Amino acid sequence: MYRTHTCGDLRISHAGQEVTLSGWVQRKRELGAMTFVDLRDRYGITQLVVDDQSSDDLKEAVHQLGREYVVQAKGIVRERSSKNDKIETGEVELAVTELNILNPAELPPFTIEDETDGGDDLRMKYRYLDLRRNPVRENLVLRSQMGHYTRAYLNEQNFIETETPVLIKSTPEGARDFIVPSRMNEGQFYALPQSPQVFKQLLMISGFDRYFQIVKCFRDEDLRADRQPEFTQIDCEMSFVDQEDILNTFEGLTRHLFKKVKDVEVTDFPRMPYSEAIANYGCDKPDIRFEMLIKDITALAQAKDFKVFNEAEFVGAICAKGAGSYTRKQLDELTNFVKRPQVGAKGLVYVKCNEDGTFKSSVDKFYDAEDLKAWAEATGAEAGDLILVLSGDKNPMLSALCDLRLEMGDRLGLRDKNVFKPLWVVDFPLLEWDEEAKRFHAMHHPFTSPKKEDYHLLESDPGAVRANAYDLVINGVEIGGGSVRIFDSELQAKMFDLLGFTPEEAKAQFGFLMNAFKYGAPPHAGIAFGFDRLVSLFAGLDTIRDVIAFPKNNSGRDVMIDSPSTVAEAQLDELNLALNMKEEK
RNA sequence: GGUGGCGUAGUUCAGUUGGUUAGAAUGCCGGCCUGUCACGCCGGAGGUCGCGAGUUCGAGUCUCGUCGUCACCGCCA
Repeated sequence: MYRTHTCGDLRISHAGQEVTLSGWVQRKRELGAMTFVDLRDRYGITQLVVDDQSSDDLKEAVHQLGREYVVQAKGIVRERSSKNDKIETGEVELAVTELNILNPAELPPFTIEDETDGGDDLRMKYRYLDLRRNPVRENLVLRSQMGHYTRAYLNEQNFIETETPVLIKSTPEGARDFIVPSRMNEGQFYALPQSPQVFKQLLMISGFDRYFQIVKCFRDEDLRADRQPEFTQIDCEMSFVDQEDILNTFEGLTRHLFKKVKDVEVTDFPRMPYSEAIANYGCDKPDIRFEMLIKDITALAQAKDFKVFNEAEFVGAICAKGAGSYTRKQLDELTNFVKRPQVGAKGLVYVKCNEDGTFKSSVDKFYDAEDLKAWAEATGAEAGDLILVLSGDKNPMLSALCDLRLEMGDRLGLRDKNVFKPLWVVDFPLLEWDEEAKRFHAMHHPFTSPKKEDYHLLESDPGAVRANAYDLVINGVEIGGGSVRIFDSELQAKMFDLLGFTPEEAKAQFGFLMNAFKYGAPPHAGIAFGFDRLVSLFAGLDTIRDVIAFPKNNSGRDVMIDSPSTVAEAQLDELNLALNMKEEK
């Protein structure tokens, strides 16, 4: 038996017992005649003591110990003469009688501590060591718990957990597929699923009624802090439901998780139409922990002789509460922020609302106090506030104002990681115009149903048709999304037509689904939560990397196992593949 | 595909206007120390300044390229 207890178990009540512990050496403190060793496992740290009374062999053995050695220690639990109230086991120590070095360890490239001294590079290369650190392990424990509570909740709601295939078929819509060559079918390829979308719809047709799966999805697109090429979804689908049923069910799941995992009561799940989100927040995933709404002041701003505004399609403003005392330097920082190519504004106009009721702006030459007062009224600015104004083409400026708003939210401390504000964004457009391909593509996916009241626009103005689609946004993070599906093969055919598929192409790609619809498809709808994002939100992290045991870096590489990698010529041969690398310039 | 940040000891970082032998902390190694728990004290080792070219009498420092990494834009039904 390697151990009778873990390193987090022992308490004063164990005093006098003979126990055996196994773990890693966290740290050693040699005080001449006596030596203390902190022994660590995932449950905690227990102090081992070897003192003057011990045998020479034992003294020599403990002297040999280095960081991260794996050891087994047998001994008697005793009360400490000087206690440590910082750790759970701090009242006791193990007076070692027998010490086995189970495995020595080379010195790790970074020390295993909560506040690591290793950079991201090293941590990723030695991820198995990084995972020994408490903060990273705790993230994965959190993830495990959230998976557990998700399953428990959905089981309780009669959902059936069903696995769907990972080797499937490439489809033209959506993200790039990862493809996998088939040895037995020369020249043909599987694709890894971007999501189990069509399978879960087929399960509805099979009468499964309520399906869920915590499942890997794969998208071959560029990475971000919150995007990995393989990621995990809580994927669900329900039959005989409308949008309202889905929203209620998954509000329930979200509440359940917050309550069970964080002991936080989340009550409000407001609904906001997509159009309102864009107008007020400049994006489709507003952070509603704070107001600072975008106001259209185009008409007010164009009342005078300021060329920049007069030539702009749109002039928009936000009011930063209490920022009226911003210095020249701070305003310059904001100006540089909005002028970054990623934000894309040409410049920034500010209006300081002074405590004495006067205004100081960067456009005082063009606007008098009356004008600026009108701006203040429009933005809700009062004495002590700062109005920030951007102008230009409407859509880019809304997007820039969104960035600026979040920046100001950060600067003013309005984005508390311990406050959680969910929001349903609803009534998304059905279609999006793709300027490059000169055609529409589905904003959500091609199986999303249009709103009934917009059916009449399908022919005349497809871009204006709204969909029965919804996103769950929490604190400005898109946590999940879904839609009410089309369950009528004729409407589905119409949809493919709008997306520019010929009937033949549609049949080749999705014929199986349209066929299935002919055999009694129930009305159904679904949703998928980004599990990694949800966990990182709960963990208070900005990146999903640290809630994934073995993540990939910015360029989609696993630097630990060094993948992707080339394969042997023989493997390519077997698959009838030949490389066609582009010549280096 | 693009924009920007970073790259100096095992690690985290500092390094002045381009100027002598590149520093600190921590870690590591050795010694001393009987109640430490970020132990303490003394001593020691440890550097391809990512790589390559260029400018210069002289480059960690400036320029160009390249590689790695991070953040973002495009992209992500």
